[in-house]
Amino acid sequence: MSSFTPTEQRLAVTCRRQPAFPREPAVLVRLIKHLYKRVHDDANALLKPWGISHPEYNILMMLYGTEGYALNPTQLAEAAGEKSANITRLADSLCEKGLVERTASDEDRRKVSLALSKAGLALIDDFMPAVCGLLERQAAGLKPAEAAQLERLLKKFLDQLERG
Amino acid sequence: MSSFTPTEQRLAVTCRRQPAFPREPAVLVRLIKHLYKRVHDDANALLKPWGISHPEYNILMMLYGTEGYALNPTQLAEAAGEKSANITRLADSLCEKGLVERTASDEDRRKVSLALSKAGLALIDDFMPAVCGLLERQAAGLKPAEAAQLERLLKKFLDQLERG
DNA sequence: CGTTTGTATTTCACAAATGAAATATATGGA
DNA sequence: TCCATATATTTCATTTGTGAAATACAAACG
Repeated sequence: MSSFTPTEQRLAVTCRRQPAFPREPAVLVRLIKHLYKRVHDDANALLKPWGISHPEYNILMMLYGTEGYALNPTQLAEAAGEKSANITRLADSLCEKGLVERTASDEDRRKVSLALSKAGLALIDDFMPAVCGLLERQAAGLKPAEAAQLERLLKKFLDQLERG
Repeated sequence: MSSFTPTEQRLAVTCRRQPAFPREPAVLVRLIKHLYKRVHDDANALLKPWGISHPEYNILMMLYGTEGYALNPTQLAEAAGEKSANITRLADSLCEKGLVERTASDEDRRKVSLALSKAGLALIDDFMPAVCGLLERQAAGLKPAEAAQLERLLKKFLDQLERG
């Protein structure tokens, strides 16, 4: 029995008490929250031996997934889903650890470049097998077609959220 | 063009660089994060006029969805997807605002009951139309069959996460 | 040019969340 | 009864995340 069952039951009671309450959207939003918490906690636990948090991992991986291994804070905020003030803090922490290098841009002196360091790249290579293992276990319950369908529907959901 | 596109492109580059990196699970996990952030921010903004945050709203609604309008912290933690230490803090805040009442249990003196107050109920009635509106807009892009399918797949995903 | 407007990033004070330890109570034997 | 173990909640120090203001530069326009 899923940890979600009690939540779902309480939404059912809410629907009874508030006929205008739209069950389906409410269930989806709660599921997203439960999933996010779980994914976040699991990733934090997995990454602990490497001394980084899940948000820090996300930053490193967004740099890793970029030609040139460098982005500026604004791009990073969008790619990693963080606010820019938080990017500053996370980048500070990653720089202190020597995983990221911060350099001022020449063409536009307002901009800053955050680049993966040698040590950052090495760290990624090091934790990659464990991360791949986790990701595979996480989606192991979904058949490929189901995962593709889920991806499609989540994107549609996100589009709608961003539309207004 | 969705805010997710840059993230997705970077995952594609990562797949090229790390052949073992499983694209589909990684995309799903990122989508969940982006969706959660968005939902969380929108809910916080909507609820601001009523002086409560999204997590506080979740607590109130879980109590509302319970026969007797009362739960103890452990149940609340599970239903709302929060850690128990955080429930203490959120309950403190809601008690201070007079929306929740904390009473010790008689049968088991370790337990505590958190119950919706009169004012809490009234507040829910007050913000309910706005919340229903938000929920409906959020899922407006999904046809009923799609929403149902999405619910089914998210539950399957969550089950797998909780399995290990 | 000089001035306005806009963009990029950081700072700072504060709010939110967490892990681990502490406290209090229950429960089930020996 | 006494003790060991388990459960429920809170405390506390610390980490994480935020909005709003501040800073610094760029770009457009008269």
